[in-house]
Amino acid sequence: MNAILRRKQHKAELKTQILAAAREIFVRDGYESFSMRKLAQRIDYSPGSIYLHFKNKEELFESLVEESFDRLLRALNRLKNGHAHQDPVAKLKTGLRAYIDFGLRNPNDYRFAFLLRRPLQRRPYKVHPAFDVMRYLVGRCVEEKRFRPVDVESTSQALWAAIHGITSLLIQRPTFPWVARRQLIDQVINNAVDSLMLRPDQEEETGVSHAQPSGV
Amino acid sequence: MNAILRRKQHKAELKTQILAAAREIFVRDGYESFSMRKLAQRIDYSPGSIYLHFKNKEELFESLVEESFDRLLRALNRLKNGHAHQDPVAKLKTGLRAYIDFGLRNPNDYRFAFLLRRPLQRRPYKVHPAFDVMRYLVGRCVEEKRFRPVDVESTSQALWAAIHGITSLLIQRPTFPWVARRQLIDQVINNAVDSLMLRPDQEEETGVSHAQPSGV
Amino acid sequence: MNAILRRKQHKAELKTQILAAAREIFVRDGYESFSMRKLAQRIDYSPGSIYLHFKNKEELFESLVEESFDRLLRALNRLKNGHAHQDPVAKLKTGLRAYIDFGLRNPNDYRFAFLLRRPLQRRPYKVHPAFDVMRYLVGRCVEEKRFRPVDVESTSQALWAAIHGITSLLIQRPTFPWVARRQLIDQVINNAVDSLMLRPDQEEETGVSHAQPSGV
Amino acid sequence: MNAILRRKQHKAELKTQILAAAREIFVRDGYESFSMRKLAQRIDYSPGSIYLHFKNKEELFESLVEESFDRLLRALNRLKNGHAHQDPVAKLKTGLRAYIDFGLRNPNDYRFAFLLRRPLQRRPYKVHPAFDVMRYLVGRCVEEKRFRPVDVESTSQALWAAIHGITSLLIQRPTFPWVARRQLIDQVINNAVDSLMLRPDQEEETGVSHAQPSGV
DNA sequence: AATGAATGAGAGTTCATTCAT
DNA sequence: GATGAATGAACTCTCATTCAT
Repeated sequence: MNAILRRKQHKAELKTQILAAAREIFVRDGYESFSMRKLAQRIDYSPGSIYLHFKNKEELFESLVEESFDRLLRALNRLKNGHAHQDPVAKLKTGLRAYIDFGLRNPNDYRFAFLLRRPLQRRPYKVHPAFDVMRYLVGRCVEEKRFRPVDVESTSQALWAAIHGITSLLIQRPTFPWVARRQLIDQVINNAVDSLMLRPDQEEETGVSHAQPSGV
Repeated sequence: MNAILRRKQHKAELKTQILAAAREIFVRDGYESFSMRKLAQRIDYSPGSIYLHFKNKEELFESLVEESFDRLLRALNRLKNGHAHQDPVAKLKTGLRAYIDFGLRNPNDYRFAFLLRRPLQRRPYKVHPAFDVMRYLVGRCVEEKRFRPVDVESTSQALWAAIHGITSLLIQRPTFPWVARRQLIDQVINNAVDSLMLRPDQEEETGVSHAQPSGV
Repeated sequence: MNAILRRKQHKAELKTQILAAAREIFVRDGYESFSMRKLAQRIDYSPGSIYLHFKNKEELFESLVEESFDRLLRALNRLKNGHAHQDPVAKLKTGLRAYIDFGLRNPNDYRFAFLLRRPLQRRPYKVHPAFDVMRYLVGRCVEEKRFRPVDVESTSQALWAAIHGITSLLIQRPTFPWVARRQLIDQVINNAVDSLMLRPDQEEETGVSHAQPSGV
Repeated sequence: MNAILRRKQHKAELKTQILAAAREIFVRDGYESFSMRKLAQRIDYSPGSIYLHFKNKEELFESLVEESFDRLLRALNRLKNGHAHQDPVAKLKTGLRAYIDFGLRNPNDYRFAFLLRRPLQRRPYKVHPAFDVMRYLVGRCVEEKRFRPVDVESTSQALWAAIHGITSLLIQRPTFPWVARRQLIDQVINNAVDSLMLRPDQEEETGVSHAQPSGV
């Protein structure tokens, strides 16, 4: 009885170990020079053993992507629940900052989720759950009249663009002479969010705006 | 003499042809399944011939990246000179839009320049020339007091993040349910730029700001 | 006691089941792409379990061949006993036809017995029992003076050649534009047998003939 | 100039050498345990080199089959032209004997052509050219009234069955206690042919017969 | 009796690269 | 300048088989 359990646990641990090693190699050597053999050697098993846990290279890679997405999603969901006392704009900014921070603290996860390989046609829905958090936070800002009556969807997408931009650049261009990281991130977030805010002299505005107040 | 010249020209043409074919294969089949043999076959030369023009696969790939960077740079430089009559903010926005448009119209170039593979440690300077245009345009806005007295460098970087974000997402996630592309791009740009603008009631502000007016 | 019996029976049943599944895979996918793993999967047992019943792949295969031989033999033996009323020539022809029919109705058995793989050096005796029926039937024809006094052994072998030829060709060349199958089989049999028959004007002939009456 | 020619010749020779080695391995070890690597080792080249001459294992195997068919065909065609003085029945018997002899003298060729692997669905026409010789020879016997007016097609097929039967059995069952080979072959041929012959007392028969004179 | 895990060997194939010609 | 031949190394993946449990 116990033996079976132990075996199951051992198997799960091994799978985890494989995933970890694979992730490391993928990131260190790039997708193109990852190989099942290298992986096997790294974990001190025969190449065939990997196939006891993953159907093939593709499935192994997909598992890594999935894992990374899940971690990002979980990080964001933690946000949605906490910070109950904050006002919605602050909460949104906290969320955006959390997204970026997740990427910078877990660059490998971010790489797998967004950068490593052009995503396959199938499984596009995977982005949605993470994106729903964003929609929710933006929606709250509009509902509570902290934002101009902007379109929630397009605003969410624009904000995503901004934070994805800074996250991916900082990860992929580490040698660029960036200004202080904290300052840069704040600026990206403030730039993107502040222009959405309802200011006293605009309070009477109505109708949905696409956040294009400037006539320029 | 003439013969030598002709030969030189032929060589250059062949090199161009190789690069074009390589680019096509890289983009169509992905980096992973590009091979020197396929390339040779495509241009109807022997595999060995390619090595007369490129030391190895790596160098060939680098040439493609370089080429794409140059095209982006040239597209941006054209901007710097034109549009003399526009006010600096409009000019900046035009520039940002041009960057995005270049990426969307030449996704392969953009991929090579920024997305396809993590850049090598060497050659970090390559981003600079393109980035100088941005600094220049932002600088003009500050000088002419259309922007608050923000830090030019950090602002330029923040703007770059925004436009890189939307460009890369649109290229790499074509199946995501984006809102209308034009509208989305406008929103990204306006979001990022508008909050930088000096508004009548802020004109007296002094000192360099990092564009963090919001107390949030 | 009973338990032991039950267990023994279970074991035998399982062995039968393995053989059946193996036969199916061998025939459907060809010898080359049969594998112990596929077999195990098919019968919902672990690969190791097969080795409790067969020493290795080779022995498993041999068992299939044996089985098929036995079935052929049994089919032929049924003949020897029946048809008591027929005259020996008719009986022989019935036997030859039965052999061919067995092959065509059980092409898999025939394949295993004769076609699938060159037989191993050992176990040559295996052909004999089946072949004895043939010798017996030919012998009767000679004894009862329906055949010229031909050599029973060489005649039997020649007849076997003829019926093996048509059987294997029909099995292995199904796309060849054969004439009507029944007609073809009859012709092969009649061609082979009729020239052996003693005709009224030859009745006085003596001595063993190798069935080579023609001077050509 | 000369160099190019020499190279071409060398390439052709190498291809021949590969085919010869492959044939040997295929026959010695059986189709299932032939491997490109074994072949490479045998000819003292790298595995990759084989692929300079054959697209893949399948194509290599098909080349061998083709080669063997061609040799058989050529052997039979030589017959058609010679032996002008013989009467048609003798000529037919010579042809049948030649077919068998070819198989026994070139068992590997015969194996490739007919025995080694169940033929692919495509390329069924391949049997025809060889078979045409048979039709021609049988046709002559009928035309010249040496045979009863049998159906040429079905008779040819029946004869083919007989000679294929003895050829393949002698090749694949070398350990069977055959009677003297020459005697056995003669008996198969005579058995099959003699019953087709027109005998003086049958000369008045008309209409096409399927060679089933016996009422048995 | 049966299993799950593991392995070593090996399969076919493709690759970047070299080099004599 | 260009080639064709060649290679050694690598690839993904499957195999028959073993053995502790």
